[in-house]
Amino acid sequence: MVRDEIRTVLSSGTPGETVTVAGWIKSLRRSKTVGFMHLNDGSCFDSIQVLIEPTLENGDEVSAQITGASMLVTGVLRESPAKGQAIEIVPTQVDVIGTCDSSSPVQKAGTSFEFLREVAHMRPRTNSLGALFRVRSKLSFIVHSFFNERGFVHAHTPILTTSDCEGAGEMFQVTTLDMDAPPRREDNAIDYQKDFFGEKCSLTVSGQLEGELLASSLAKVYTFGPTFRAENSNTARHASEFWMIEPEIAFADLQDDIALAEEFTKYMIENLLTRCERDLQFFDQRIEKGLLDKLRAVLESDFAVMEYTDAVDALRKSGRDFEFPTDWGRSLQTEHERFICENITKRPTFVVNYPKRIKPFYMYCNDDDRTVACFDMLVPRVGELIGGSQREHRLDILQARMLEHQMDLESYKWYLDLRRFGSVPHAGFGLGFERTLMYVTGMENIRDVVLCPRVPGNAKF
RNA sequence: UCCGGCGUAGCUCAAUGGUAGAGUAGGUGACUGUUAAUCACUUGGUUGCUGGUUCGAGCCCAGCCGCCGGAGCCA
Repeated sequence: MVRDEIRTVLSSGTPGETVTVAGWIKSLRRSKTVGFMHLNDGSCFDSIQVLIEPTLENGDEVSAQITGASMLVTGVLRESPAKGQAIEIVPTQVDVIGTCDSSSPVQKAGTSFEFLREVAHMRPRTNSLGALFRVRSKLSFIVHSFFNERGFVHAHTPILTTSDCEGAGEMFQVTTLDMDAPPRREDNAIDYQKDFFGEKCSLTVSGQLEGELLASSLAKVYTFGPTFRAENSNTARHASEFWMIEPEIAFADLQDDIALAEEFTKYMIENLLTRCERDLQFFDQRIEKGLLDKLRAVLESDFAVMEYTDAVDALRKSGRDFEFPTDWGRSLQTEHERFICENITKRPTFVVNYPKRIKPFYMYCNDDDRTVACFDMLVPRVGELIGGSQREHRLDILQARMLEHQMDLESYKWYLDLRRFGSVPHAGFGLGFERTLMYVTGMENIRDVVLCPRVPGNAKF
């Protein structure tokens, strides 16, 4: 089907030009003498206005259509005499491609994100979700651009895995065994040696360890792919399937890592502001008031760096009555994280060097022997957006840490080998793609930034 | 998983234990360079499910199901 994208027509169409557009009706107002149809084809936020005049051959058929019907329109562009749009189409031919039943769940106005989740197959037709999926696609491209421009290698880390990484969470098991009658060992345990891979297998919870693998040869790598958590956590910020971005850099320490995280954050925002201007404008007006100011503020600020120990002191001295305790050695709660960057530093903040006890085994042990070289990047209104660390590259210390965590050294032999054969200081960080998307659009539920969200008890669509 | 809240028309929501309503969408008509158009009329209901209390339950009680918010876990 030969057609002009509405995006192109609206941005560079000139009066007098003949165009053919196809799209879905956003709204149709009609009367005896004149009518207006707004068509949207998803190529941009705005719709194009098509004039419906009584002289139109199949005017009755066209006027009978309702929001949601798909149409093919050929006509001549002209300057619009009314406010609201610069340009409009005076059609010579209008064809109905597909009619729309009035039972369509997506209508002009007045519905909720909760309801739209039940009709996830139709919700990209709405302004909000349409804009969201354009921004999501653009942000994905921007992520790849950032790393590509800096010479990073994109690592396609495995989705099926037999290691449980940091024990980051409950894993989805993958098996080809007959679960009604699985093979048993003598002690009656299921015999996974008979399973497809000869051992127990799951969906990955993180690509980090494999990222470290490739960084130990190619020095600058990143992963960007799906991860899976079988945690029964039912909140607006958790999904069972989500995408993570995890760069890993060799010959690097915590300072290098922090610098990369700040540069990366600003790069994403700067590019979104210029490449998704219209869609972000919508989010600013209708989803989160002040969104654009928030993003510009991040862009213009020098991020603060604060020791965990100093952060705890500052929280305790703030006089604020927190719901959760602020003792040294405890994790920072969301209320603490927000207070730090909203009230203490008043800008995005890296809190660094957390207590060893509350962090995973792979983080680099500092000389004080009680903290590890890691950071959480906190931003106003959300809290943690990025978490990262310098990795422990000293074999003996790493082994000791793994034993503390009761890990089986044998199954991580490959990971330890990276420390045996030319080990180098390296560091990396991770961020959830959906949470980043929520931050830059103001959307408040992760189910509304994923095409077909998977959450406990629900994998429809 | 824990705590709290909510399930009423396609959608968004009202309704002291006493005849189930509005807006919007849909339909019909009028009118208009309209833009979430406007105006008039109009279709539309097993009040989430099961049981209980009561002369009488959308409303009170119990259980279940679903959704939402917060917490924990985390990204």
